[in-house]
Amino acid sequence: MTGKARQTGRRADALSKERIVEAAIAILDAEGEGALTFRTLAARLATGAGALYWHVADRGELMTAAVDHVLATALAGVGDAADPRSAIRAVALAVFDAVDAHPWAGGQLTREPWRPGALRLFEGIGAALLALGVPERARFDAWSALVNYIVGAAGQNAANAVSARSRPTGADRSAFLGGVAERWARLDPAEYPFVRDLAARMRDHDDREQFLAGIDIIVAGIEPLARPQRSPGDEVTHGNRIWQ
Amino acid sequence: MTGKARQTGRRADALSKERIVEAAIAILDAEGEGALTFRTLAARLATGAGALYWHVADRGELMTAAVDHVLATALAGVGDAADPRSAIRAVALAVFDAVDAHPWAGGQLTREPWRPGALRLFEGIGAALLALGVPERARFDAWSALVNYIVGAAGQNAANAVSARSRPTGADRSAFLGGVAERWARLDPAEYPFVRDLAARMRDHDDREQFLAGIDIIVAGIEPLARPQRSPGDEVTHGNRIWQ
DNA sequence: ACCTGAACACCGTTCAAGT
DNA sequence: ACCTGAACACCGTTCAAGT
Repeated sequence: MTGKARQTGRRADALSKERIVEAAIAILDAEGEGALTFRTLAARLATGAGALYWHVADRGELMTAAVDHVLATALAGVGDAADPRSAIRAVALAVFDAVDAHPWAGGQLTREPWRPGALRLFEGIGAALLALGVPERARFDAWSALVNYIVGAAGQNAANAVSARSRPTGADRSAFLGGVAERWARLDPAEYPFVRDLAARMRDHDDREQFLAGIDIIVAGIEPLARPQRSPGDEVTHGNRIWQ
Repeated sequence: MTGKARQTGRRADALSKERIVEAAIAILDAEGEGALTFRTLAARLATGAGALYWHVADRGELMTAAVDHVLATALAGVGDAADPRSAIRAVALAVFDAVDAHPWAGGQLTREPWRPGALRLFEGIGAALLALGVPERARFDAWSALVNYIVGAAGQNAANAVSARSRPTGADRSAFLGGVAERWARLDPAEYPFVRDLAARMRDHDDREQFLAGIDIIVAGIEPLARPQRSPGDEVTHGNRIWQ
């Protein structure tokens, strides 16, 4: 159907990098990173393992392409926000939810920082900081703090799911975190008083809300660096600006 | 020399989990994660591959033990700080520098959150937040934001080094970041205006200082949540507290 | 141009056999 | 109790041969 397909006279079910990446994502989601091999992937696509190498250079390219597909798709769904703070939260949540759904992607979201997915993340946060009125000198640091937190926290969260089992489900992650809380609860209070207290809080906490709370803390830390800024037709009242 | 060695009559150069982990770290540092195999490790220790399995369960345990050794050692070197903000910075920098020296550890610092290294990181940050006067309700979120940032940002930084080459040196990382900046500079300014600007700033920025700037931003975001708190004999004047 | 599938050079891990 | 090293069941990747 595409120009290229017509041009080369390719059958609709012919191999292509897109089809290979999509099949890889299906395997990664269903059975985890360990289950993705060129043999299982080739079997799923009803071809030989070597055929895949005509379309992708190696396993690394397959993985980075899969990661980018997930990230770019998630960020393409982020609509325009009313104000910069909402924009930051929307981008952050899109990344968090994408990694939550595809934990294997968590560790390598920005391994190739020139891919569309990474670029959209970077640009989305940067544009919001511009709109927030963060002056040039502070903007790079603020941007880096937000992006590192978003990517890092989303990745940590995914790692908990992956640690639970190679086939990550919600139940497995709760079980993993429950086990962590149990170990923490048995620590010597003299040596680790804080972590011991943490154990109790682990039970009833929501990862996603805690992730958002972190975003809010960082944005609160950035705001004093910003100049008040008002875009045309912006009626939103910014209640509690720290710099008044 | 140790009680256990005397007890079992072990020779000084006999295998032990400690010796195996140290040899693994040496290989990981020198040649990267890809170079660590049970065969190369066994050869280095002048034994058979199977012998290692008497002391470690599998490759996963070997890696997590190596990661913990690096993290715990780094944090053991952190001295007492004059005030909570310095304590947070000291812990954060210790992690950053450790991961900088051992990039292979970056992605899995908290994969086993009950190991001594992770516990000392968690407790160090938590204790500082207590000293800072962050009330219980906000403490968990503040702690999570800081820990996620520290682990995430240090890991991202390490990933840049690993991406450069399996054998990471400072030169390789600069080269990698230089290549990223070049790609960014060629982006369409209409689509990615912010990232394009970023490219110019990449040249002369210091990863370590930017990491610390992020810590300062997060701490600034936490401070409004805290109650002023004064430890006995604390003469430090806290200049610019936002909550005044 | 694209696909096939056997072959190569590896891995992690196991285990009977040794000391 | 601890070590040896061959063997097993895999991998990613290559490549001559096909269409």
